[in-house]
Amino acid sequence: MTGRQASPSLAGAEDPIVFVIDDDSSVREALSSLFRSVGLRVEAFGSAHEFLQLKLPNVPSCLILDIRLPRVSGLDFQAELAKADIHIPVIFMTGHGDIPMTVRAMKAGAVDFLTKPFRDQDMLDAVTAAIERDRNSRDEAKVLSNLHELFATLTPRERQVMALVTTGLMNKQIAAEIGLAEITVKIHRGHIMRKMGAKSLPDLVRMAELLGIGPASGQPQT
Amino acid sequence: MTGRQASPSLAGAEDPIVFVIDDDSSVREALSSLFRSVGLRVEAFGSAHEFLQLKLPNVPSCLILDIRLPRVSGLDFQAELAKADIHIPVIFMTGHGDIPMTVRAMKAGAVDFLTKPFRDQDMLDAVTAAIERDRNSRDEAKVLSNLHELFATLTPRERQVMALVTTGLMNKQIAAEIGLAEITVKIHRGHIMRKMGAKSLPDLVRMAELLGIGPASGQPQT
DNA sequence: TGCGATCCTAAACGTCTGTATGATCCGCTC
DNA sequence: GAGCGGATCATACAGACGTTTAGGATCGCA
Repeated sequence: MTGRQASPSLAGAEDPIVFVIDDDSSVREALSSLFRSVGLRVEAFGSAHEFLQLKLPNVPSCLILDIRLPRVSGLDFQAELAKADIHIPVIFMTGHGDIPMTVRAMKAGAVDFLTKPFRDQDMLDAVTAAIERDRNSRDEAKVLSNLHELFATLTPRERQVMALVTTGLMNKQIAAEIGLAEITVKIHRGHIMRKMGAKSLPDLVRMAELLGIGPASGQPQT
Repeated sequence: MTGRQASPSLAGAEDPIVFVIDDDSSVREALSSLFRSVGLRVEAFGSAHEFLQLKLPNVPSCLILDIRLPRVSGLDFQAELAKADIHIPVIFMTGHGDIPMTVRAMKAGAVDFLTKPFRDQDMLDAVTAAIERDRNSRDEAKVLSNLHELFATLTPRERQVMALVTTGLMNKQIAAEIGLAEITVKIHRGHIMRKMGAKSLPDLVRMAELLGIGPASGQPQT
């Protein structure tokens, strides 16, 4: 039970959140104070483990990590997150980091890498950029997820036909390709358009592009 | 030395090239030797200015920069290249760089940032990655350039119709939209397909996507 | 065993597309 | 002024598309 309920009046679930992981409580407090002063929600943790206990809310957010965490290093934790398919923009801070560390972090997609002591404004700028990046990737992910949801309602046959349709083949060619009557392809095609919510063929083509549907990288068919 | 013609038999213009800029001739020679030992073409320069005199060949390549160049810093030079629309993967090396420099370089798209002394293998790995990245972006650029060439042969009216067609509108809707007879739209449409070399509507739609063509609501660029 | 989902097909009809053929008009260039 | 590319439109026709109506077949599951 997370007994936190700061603003009961507002839904609040749409506001960005900044997560902070640092074993130094004074750092946590300083950062929390900084972010709250600009109206950002903050959740601070003393270790990576504590952070992982949390169920991440579906709002734009970012993670501020000290390179030197209690058990695992910040870099390793960043890699862990990626492996666990947890995508959140990371901002590193360090008191005594080196260049190879920095390179590794940035290559792994870190938004920024700040050296202590840093200026408050630099941190805020980094957080703003990170939140914005997360907002965009969440938007994209949502669109994609909706598409996948629709695509999941297609039967195997319909998916197969969709791939061929969006390739540009005519109904009769598709029919010949998979050994059906042309009329049957038309029926499937109609179902596909309705289920996917496509208002036109170009619409469907763009959906297929986003879904990564092609003749080669499609679904293995029976 | 422009008199280089190592392999007269082969065209050679397809081989990747590594450009090196360092004011220390011993570094230039060491790197040149290293890269040649693995079969890479190398061109070394003592200053950024010299490098800019060169007309860059259209082959996969990358640029190795010392952060501390004679006049401008490596970072500034990287920014200059971007501003001059010269896109080439950059690998930095430095004897005494700091973290902010590293962050700036990586944010600006550097492939790697090596601290001297570095292991030969690390440099070779970075160069391999950089060349590969450049190869990919050149491939994409070529496809896009070919498309733009085709698109340039369209008349203004045809471009307008193409935008509407790929949006998913029917001929009669397009006709109403721009005040034409449906038959005229069909004619334009036929010309578009022929000029663009599209074998099907999905084909044309994908071209339009790459070209960033939409009804003023295309892809946000830059 | 019956129901529903999936898959297949046919006939029919209306709409949309694509491509001719032929023609007029405009603006520009040689 | 003749020629040319661009744009426009009409008529006509063949082919492609999409939907409806009306079946029949298989399979898994309640």
